[in-house]
Amino acid sequence: MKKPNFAPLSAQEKELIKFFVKMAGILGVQRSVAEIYALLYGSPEPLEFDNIQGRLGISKGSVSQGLRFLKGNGMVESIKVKGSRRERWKPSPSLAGSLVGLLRNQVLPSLEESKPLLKKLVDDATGQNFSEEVIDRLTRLQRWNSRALELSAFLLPPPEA
Amino acid sequence: MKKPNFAPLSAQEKELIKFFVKMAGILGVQRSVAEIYALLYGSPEPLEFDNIQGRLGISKGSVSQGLRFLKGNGMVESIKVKGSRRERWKPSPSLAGSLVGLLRNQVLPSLEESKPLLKKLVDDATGQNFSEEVIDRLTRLQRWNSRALELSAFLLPPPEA
DNA sequence: GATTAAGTTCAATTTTAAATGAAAATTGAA
DNA sequence: TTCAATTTTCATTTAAAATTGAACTTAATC
Repeated sequence: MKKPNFAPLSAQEKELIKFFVKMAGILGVQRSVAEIYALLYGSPEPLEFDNIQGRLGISKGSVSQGLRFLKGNGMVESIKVKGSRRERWKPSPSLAGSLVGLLRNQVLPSLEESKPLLKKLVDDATGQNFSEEVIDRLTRLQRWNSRALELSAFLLPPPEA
Repeated sequence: MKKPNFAPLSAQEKELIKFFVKMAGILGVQRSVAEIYALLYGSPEPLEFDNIQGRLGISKGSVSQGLRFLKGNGMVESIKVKGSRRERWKPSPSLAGSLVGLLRNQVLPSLEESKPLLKKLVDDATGQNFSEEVIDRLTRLQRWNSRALELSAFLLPPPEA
């Protein structure tokens, strides 16, 4: 039952974490996830679970969930070494690709879901005695939704296609 | 001390609200703000403060703050009629323009703030004995930040320029 | 096949963000 | 200038989201 006593974060690491936390805020990603990613991003070699937890000073639960989220969105990769259960984590090579994956998961589902809802709205409005103005607005909304979906498909082609 | 007794939301209005609330979620905008905008968006004529509050069933405080936020981001406009203190609210003509304003205010400040921070990080890393790998990553991060800023400037030229 | 190290889960807790509403401020008609 | 109608402010409350950590699962080693 040793307590490995991890090195405290350097000034640079703290700054890098600050940066990623800020960016994560824009995307609606939680702090702990951003911290984990930042730590890996600034590390020359892959890090182990314990190391991440110890250096950031967050709970095992947060590390576990954070790594799962990051992995699920293609932002980090793990390396297994034979004969050890420990995995070693590093950021995925392409930050661009990572963000694309993240955006896909965050935005696309909502856009897709809204498609039929918007269609119904426009149909109803057209069928009933709605003002020209409102029908026009709703139609434009629908057009936006379609364009956004097309654009997504173009920018972020699904992995398996 | 009359209580005007506003009409309950129609099915269409509820659906439209649902849509805008969902979109707002992506952008990190709060529910009450999205509700207000949706109500105005689906209304053939401009609405008064009381009407918004009554029909949505939210507090005066939320309506006041919500309208301020929306106005501040160029998403709604108010019309004053002489002989009455009440303002009447409607969505700004261009939804595209509105979103642009919103994005500008939400994203640009963070990107700007990060610029010097990133520069310092890259300088420090280059100056000290950091691994090639990490220096490379940080440099790419900086490049991303610059590109994002350039892109913003191109897509969203500042209003006064 | 028992033991232990490594990681996961999720109910409980803590933290953060949003909404409320009473009081204060403001506006414009009279 | 006055004053009631209207809106804003902001301390408090409520609601939502993130984090924790103890119990649990799984896999490697003896």
